Amino acid sequence: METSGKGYPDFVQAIKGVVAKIPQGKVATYGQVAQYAGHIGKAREVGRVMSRIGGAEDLPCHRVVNQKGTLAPEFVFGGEQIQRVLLESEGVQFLEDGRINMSRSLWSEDEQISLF
DNA sequence: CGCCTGACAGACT
DNA sequence: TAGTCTGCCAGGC
Repeated sequence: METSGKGYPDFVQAIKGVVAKIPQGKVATYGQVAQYAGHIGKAREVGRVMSRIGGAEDLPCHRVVNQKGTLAPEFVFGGEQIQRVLLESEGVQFLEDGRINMSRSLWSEDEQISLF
């Protein structure tokens, strides 16, 4: 294997590429992003990359949520309420539970090709 | 160099 | 339906 760490940087770039192409009104889970990035099973690493950029990049991290339809604690990017406002502003539907309507707003890579 | 933590996910009870 | 445990992988101490 490559003595130098070449795989991880590529992994990070792949994730940023996937997240960056999530359309408005849609959300994707960490597992999906990891899968589309070509690294299935690394959902945690996706979240780790997000926390590392902290929104410094052009990545719509508020569109990346977990399978529960919720997002990380407020200290992540400014507050869970911020996420809701941003997503609702983009057309994402929310449930009374304060969670995202996954079945409705969950993004698919194929969808951004066929629809829209 | 080893242990613990973590923006997660999926399966089991 | 909800709560609990394990698996994965990298970073921090």
